[in-house]
Amino acid sequence: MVRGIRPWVEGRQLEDVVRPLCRCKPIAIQPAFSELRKRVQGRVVDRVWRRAKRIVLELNSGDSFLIEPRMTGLMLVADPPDVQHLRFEWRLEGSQANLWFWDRRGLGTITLCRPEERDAIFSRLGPDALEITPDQWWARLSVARRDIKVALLDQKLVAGIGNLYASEILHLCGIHPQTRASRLTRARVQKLHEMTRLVLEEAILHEGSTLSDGTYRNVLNQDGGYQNSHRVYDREGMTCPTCASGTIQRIVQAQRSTFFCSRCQRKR
DNA sequence: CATATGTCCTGAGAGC
DNA sequence: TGCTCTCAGGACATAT
Repeated sequence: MVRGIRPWVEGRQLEDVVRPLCRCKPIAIQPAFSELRKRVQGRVVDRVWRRAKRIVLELNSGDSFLIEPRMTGLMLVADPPDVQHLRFEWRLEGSQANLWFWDRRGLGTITLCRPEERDAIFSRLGPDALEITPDQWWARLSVARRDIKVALLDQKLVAGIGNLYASEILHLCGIHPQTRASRLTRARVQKLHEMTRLVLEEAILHEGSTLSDGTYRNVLNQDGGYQNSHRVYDREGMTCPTCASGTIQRIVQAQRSTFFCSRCQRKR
């Protein structure tokens, strides 16, 4: 999302922000919209970046928009999938397209924060999944008593891995999702480090995964492509593409679906 | 402190 | 067709 919106947004002046009329319950915006609007009108978006799964629009006033898309939130610079779930608009001076936040379920959040507030929020997150070192992985996992799959979703342990990718990563590692994190060997933690990078980088390259509900789109409202590379996610009952003999299983851990191959990912 | 659970919200698809 | 139920790329408050 950040790579997609950057060329349209970075260096541009923010003419105004708008909350589109929407029949659904409004998403969480902080501070109150009128105050937020006063603080950002006329400012320039200096930098667009991200920390884990959160998007940052940094303004020349020092304030930052912090956007959390959560499950169904999208950043868009093109026509949205539908208009009734448009939640927020940034009107940019001299830009062909404005920037939109679209969110079907409405669990996403938009926060305008000062540098200290932003740092405080980010300091609660663990190391980024693409930057964490094998030693950091080891230090954190060797003291975690939960199932490895559940630990991977804890953003203060490591930040940036979501439910779908947790299953994909563990499958490539040959690790059973119900393995207690602290029982992983050093070799398996090393493998986890490598496969996390592989899966996330590949997924980013293919612009994400558009699942059967079609919700996820890139910033131009086009399908992602990584769903074609899924080996286990949402493939219950299908044959494992790695061993070509195991069947993909679905279990629930911490109220969330996990998919794995019972042959490649033995419990031990 | 670490870990477990319910909750926020809308819509799609399954089963009856 | 229409109803009910379950499930969904997430994170947080609250309880244990």
